[in-house]
Amino acid sequence: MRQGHFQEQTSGGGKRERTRSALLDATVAVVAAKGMEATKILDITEAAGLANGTFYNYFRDKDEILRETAYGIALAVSRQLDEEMSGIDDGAKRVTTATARFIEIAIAEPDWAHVLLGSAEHLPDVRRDIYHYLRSDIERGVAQGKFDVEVTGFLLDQVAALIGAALRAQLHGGRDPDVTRQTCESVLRLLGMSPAKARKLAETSPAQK
Amino acid sequence: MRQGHFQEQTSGGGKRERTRSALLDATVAVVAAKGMEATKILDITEAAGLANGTFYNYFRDKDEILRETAYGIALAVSRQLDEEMSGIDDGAKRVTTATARFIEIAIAEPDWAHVLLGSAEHLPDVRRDIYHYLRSDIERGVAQGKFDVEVTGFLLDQVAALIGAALRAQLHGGRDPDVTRQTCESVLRLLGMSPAKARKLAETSPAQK
Amino acid sequence: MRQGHFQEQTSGGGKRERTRSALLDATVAVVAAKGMEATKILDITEAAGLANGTFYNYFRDKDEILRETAYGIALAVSRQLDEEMSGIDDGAKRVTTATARFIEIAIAEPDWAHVLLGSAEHLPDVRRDIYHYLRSDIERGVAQGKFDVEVTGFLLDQVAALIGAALRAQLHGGRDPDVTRQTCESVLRLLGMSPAKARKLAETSPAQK
Amino acid sequence: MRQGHFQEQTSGGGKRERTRSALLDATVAVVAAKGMEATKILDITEAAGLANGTFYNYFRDKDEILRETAYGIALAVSRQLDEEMSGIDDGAKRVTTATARFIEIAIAEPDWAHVLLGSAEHLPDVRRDIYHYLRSDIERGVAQGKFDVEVTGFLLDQVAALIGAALRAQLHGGRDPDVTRQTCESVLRLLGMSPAKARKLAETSPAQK
DNA sequence: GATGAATGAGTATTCATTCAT
DNA sequence: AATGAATGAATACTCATTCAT
Repeated sequence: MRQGHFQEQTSGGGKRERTRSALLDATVAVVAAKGMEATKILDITEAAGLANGTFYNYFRDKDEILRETAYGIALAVSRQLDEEMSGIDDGAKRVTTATARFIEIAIAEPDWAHVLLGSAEHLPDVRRDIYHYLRSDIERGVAQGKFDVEVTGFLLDQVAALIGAALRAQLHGGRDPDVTRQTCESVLRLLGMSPAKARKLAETSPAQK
Repeated sequence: MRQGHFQEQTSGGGKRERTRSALLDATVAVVAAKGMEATKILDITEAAGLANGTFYNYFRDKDEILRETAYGIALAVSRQLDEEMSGIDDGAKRVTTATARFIEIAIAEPDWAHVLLGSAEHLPDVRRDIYHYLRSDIERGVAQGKFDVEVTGFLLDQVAALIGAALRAQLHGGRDPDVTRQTCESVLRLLGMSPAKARKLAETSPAQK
Repeated sequence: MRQGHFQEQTSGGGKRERTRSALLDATVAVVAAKGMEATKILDITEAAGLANGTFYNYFRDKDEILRETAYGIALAVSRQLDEEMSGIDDGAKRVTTATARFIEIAIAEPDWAHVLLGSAEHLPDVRRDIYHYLRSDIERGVAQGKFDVEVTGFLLDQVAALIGAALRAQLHGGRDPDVTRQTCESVLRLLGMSPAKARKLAETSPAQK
Repeated sequence: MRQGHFQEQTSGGGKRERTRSALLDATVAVVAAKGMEATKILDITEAAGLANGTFYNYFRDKDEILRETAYGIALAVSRQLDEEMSGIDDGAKRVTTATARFIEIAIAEPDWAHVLLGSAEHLPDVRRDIYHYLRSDIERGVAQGKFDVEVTGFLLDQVAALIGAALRAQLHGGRDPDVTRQTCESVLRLLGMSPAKARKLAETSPAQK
């Protein structure tokens, strides 16, 4: 298996860390290929080039590795997003950037998109993390008068649902920048921006060329 | 088990039909409780008060009964919806009515909502059916100048995602008419209606008191 | 299903007899198609156009109907053979006639051959019946100086094994009079007749054109 | 269970090889006791003193282990036979030796006889292997003027049928050198040797004391 | 630490047989 | 007699988990 995300993170670490990362990377690949429910321990260890028993030297059970894998991916996406958003002050711009970049990053590494979609259903904690960032950006937009909504948990659910739809569409249909743009536009409309403004702003969204 | 939807449909039928319905009703209950993936044949037959072997006198395997269960629910919802929408000509009104009533019907029988959410993921055919109705109503609204969007498959995905979010929210948080109203409003905004008009129209949505 | 052997036998009888025969005929067909081990009660009743439960109004269990089916076929073959051999006095001639005609009769109705081969293994009683006739003919040939062997149970096993090989060969390869002739020749040689005489006599064997 | 043939073959090997052999040996015993069709996985693992699940660490399914068991036995018999026949040039002698020794070897380890009889029916490949040797020896005898027959597939079927009869007779009746001798004599007669010569030659057959 | 053999609980499925109608 | 729905024991197979080496 080629070096995955977790391997890279721990390339300087000891053997224990490297083996652990190999298992996490293998899990990403297997979950992407077969879904969370269908992922077997043996699939993971085989993909990692290890014996099945080795798994239990690192993780208590399947749930644990699934959770840690999803957290790891979510963390990686968050970090990258944070970086890219550090200079943006405008709430609306932050929301479109976060939306577009989140989608772009996940689709650029389709295994990540699979894992994120899977975790959204099964791992509420991952969801909560993402919601936290989202909420603060939307609230900023509201404070700046860009959005006209009450920021409820359900509103975040709706935004997340639109982002999920975008991931699913591109996982099945292949990468499509227009899907991402359309999603940004929809999110802005959802948040109470006028259709025309939403279109204008979405058009300048930072979807990668 | 109390009499379920399928039992009602066949209360006049022979023993065979009644047992078949008992299995389908049991499946609805089990899927709602544990999800499609986790549903076992033995769960179904136990819930129906039958021996495991009896299952195979009626269905080839788990997939078959899951499919038929989901189709049955989808059909029941469609029928009820059709009836209620027969007199409505305005595309925007049709869309809010369909959205609101679909959610209300599914939430009134929460097991149905669970099954519908499960099918959307696992049974593409059920999805396709629902999309068909949705698309024609949206296109009507576009033709009437109410909406300003290009009606793509992805647009339908977005609307479906919002409806799904509404179901999920109410399944977890309990019935909440405001979630339904909010969903209608969001759908209208998504379709290009101005935030103000969307709010106005969603307020008159036929969510049950 | 077309009328089978057992139906013919009982065409004059009452309903009970006719239904019973229908089950026996169905068993012949199913055993021929799938073998004794693989024959299911439901196969039989379906082939007979009856409900599964009806089976148990006529037979205690699967073994019983298999046994009776095999006996019926063996009896039918014996009867036909008896008739055809009534005028033959020469022991050698009787042995070739019995061998050749047994094979021909069984192959003419291939289902019978299948049943007979199956019974030989599983139903020793059928075997015993056939051995009885065979033994007396061989002993007659020995008494007439045509054969030079000690007539043991094992000798009969050998003859039966050759007949079985002939049935198998023609079931797989299609009817082939030369296989039957060759079998007669081999049986005669086995019984101590010189190769030349055996060939001569086998050539006049009553294999059907 | 006492150490069987396969265990002996692998007594030097690692644990994996020994367990695998234990399963094969257990299969031999179970097939001998109950026949191939009636052999259950659980019978095998119990006979081997293992848990049912262990079976699937070594074999895909029942067919696979049955096939490998039969091949293993056939191979063992072939090897032993090859050795014993290495110095024999005379075709007739080769045929009687092969016949007699095949029977003796199989009967000395009655489980082997059971497996071989079972394979002949269910595993055509095993049959084909044995036929190959048989055919070349018979053809040699024909070339040497010892036999007077056309060597067809059906002829081999006949010889095999006689050998099968010998195995069956001794499995039921207990070891009986006369059955083996008689079989050799019959085979020679079948191949066109005169009864007298056949008897003479069969008398010197290498049946074990 | 790593290995991989062994385990056995869990699940789907088949089918002979019973029995109420 | 005939029906066919219901039964449940039997069986194959999977896979997370344990543990001796």
